Amino acid sequence: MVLSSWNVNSVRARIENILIYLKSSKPDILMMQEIKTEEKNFPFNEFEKVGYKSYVLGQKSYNGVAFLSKKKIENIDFDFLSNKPDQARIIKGDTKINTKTIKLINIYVPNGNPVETEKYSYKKEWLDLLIKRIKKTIVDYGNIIIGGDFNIIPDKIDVYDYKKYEDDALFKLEIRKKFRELINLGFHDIYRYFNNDKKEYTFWDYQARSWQNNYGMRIDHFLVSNNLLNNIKFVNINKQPRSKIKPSDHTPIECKIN
DNA sequence: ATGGCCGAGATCCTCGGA
Repeated sequence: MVLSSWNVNSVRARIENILIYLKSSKPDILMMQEIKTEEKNFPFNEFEKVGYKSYVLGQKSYNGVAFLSKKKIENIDFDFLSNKPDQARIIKGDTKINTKTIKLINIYVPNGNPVETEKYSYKKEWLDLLIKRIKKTIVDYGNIIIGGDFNIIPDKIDVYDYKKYEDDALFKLEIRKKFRELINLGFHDIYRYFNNDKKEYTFWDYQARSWQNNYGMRIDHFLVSNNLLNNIKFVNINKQPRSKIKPSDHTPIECKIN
């Protein structure tokens, strides 16, 4: 099964590019972030026509997450972080691989900039709550994959110039420690697990010719629970969608699970 | 020359993103 995660930066502005991506990469499940629309305006039909069911937690203008899936996703949960319902940033559901049930958690972590504002404290609260909920969940269910736009640069190697980001909400030590804390509950950052010292990115700003100069950062991740690690066959950052006309500023991360 | 973008939604600008 191929699982993919992509911050599309508006599902309606990106519809043509998303359809091209589905046709060429054929993921079984695509986790999308920043769909930037309410459910009533979500393009269900376009995805249905190419064989995907949609599961949508929408919001007007900002945020919003969704699953596209060839097969039905069971037990969809819009309320995993139950006291943060004002921002549509997380959706959870169950999929099956052979006999194993896997909990898929699709997240869009708050950006947190500028750091001297309540946006930064909101990011920390949101991450603390996520860690708390995952800690509880992993006791009962060992098979978890958390995918999405984490808005966290895990390490120096994961950004074109780390010195520029030391005081940034994406790279501050305090935030990277929370990423470690989450991983230490029993996960692996599977991109880094399979690519020990490779420098690849999932995001390039629209500004300053960042794509052309490869001024990027790796902020979209798959965290896979330890007992699923042997089921992961490959992980790949697919740069094609970022090279297209009218691209999202993010590009998909993909993995294969057997 | 050291800045250069993009999307949504309400107006021709503001906010948010990273």
